[in-house]
Amino acid sequence: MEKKSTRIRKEEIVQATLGLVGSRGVRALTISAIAESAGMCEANIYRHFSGKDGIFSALADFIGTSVMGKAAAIAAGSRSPLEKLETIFFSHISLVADYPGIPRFIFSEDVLLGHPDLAKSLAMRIGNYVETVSGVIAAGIDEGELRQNISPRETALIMLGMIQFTALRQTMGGLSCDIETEARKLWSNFLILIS
Amino acid sequence: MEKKSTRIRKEEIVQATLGLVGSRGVRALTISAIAESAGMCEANIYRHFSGKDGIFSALADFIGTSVMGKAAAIAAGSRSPLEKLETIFFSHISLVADYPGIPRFIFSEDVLLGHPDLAKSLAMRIGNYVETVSGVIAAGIDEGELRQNISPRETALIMLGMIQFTALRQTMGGLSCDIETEARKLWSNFLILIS
DNA sequence: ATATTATGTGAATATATATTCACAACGGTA
DNA sequence: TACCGTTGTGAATATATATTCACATAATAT
Repeated sequence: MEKKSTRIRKEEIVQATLGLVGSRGVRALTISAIAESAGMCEANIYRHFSGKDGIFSALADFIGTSVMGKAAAIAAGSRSPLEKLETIFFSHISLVADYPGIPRFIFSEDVLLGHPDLAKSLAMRIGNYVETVSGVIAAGIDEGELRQNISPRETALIMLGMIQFTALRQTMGGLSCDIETEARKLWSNFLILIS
Repeated sequence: MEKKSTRIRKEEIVQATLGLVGSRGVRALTISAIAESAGMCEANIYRHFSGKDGIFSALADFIGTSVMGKAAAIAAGSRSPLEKLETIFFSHISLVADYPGIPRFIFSEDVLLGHPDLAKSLAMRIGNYVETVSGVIAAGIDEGELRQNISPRETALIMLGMIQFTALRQTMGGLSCDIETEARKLWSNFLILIS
């Protein structure tokens, strides 16, 4: 087999893991399955990671860094608050559609109950996310784009809840149409509620 | 050890399982842990259930029957739609507070991905639940208690999403206050949004 | 009282999974 | 070219878990 640097192999392993969560769930994340999915033998996994916990940390880092920063970037942009909200919402929906493993991993029992340190850092990131969205909503209220008497934080939680619950219903197979269509329906109703 | 009928033992085992999910998650549901929690030896579990799948089915039945029928009962009552909605919301929140194992089990990967038959029946129950709440919301719109232009189904999904996301944040330890207080904040904002 | 059936248990058994180890093969370097 | 560190692997090893089995004991019927 071709030899590659450990940096490359780590990325490959993390990506294989993320794909595996998406297709078969966190429960399928055995070293054996990860190795097969990444196209190498089990022992080689340990050449690049100290063990399963190391892979979990690396995946959490990847998701946290490359994914959850996106909302902050959008929020910092120059569009109107309402446009920002919509962009955040649909960019996260399409992310979930492309990588169902992301919400599954973040909200998995294995992470939340089995890796308290990861859970804590993810909880903090989600807290920041809520604050970011709250800020955009507050700005929308200030600028008169949104209703005056709504609560930014609780409304932000509703928005996140919609995304999370949609991902969950997708896993359940309880989605009548595809996730993007469902998201559009949810959004147009949300828009009526907040404006 | 005292001998009891298999009917009693089954209930004890199911309750022990539900409690265990609440305290330690679905991932802790080993036969060994269930047996210890129910105060009997492992082999005795098999005297009353065919295996782990049997316990899972029984727990899903218990949750489905004794719990998720509650919303329908409230909806069928004689109060105003808005009062019904509020009662449904807070009765489910307090259920989740008392039995954190319920949402954890229903939305667990082990059930959703590992037991497709259970997942299907639970998806159907949740679908009914959404329809029930949608109906109440539609009635509220008709009677002028709620805003005229909101969509019943999508608004019902928001309500469920709030409950589910609150349960999830509780598991994450990301709840600043207790779950009932958090729920009250969410509800008063929701009330502003829909009326 | 005795026989029969239902219930309870410790000790196997089988399997899955994480992890380690001894060795092989490749790539750069002196 | 010969050497050495990095990467790759099949075969152990250890542990956890689900399940079965032979046997014990309580409840119940005859």
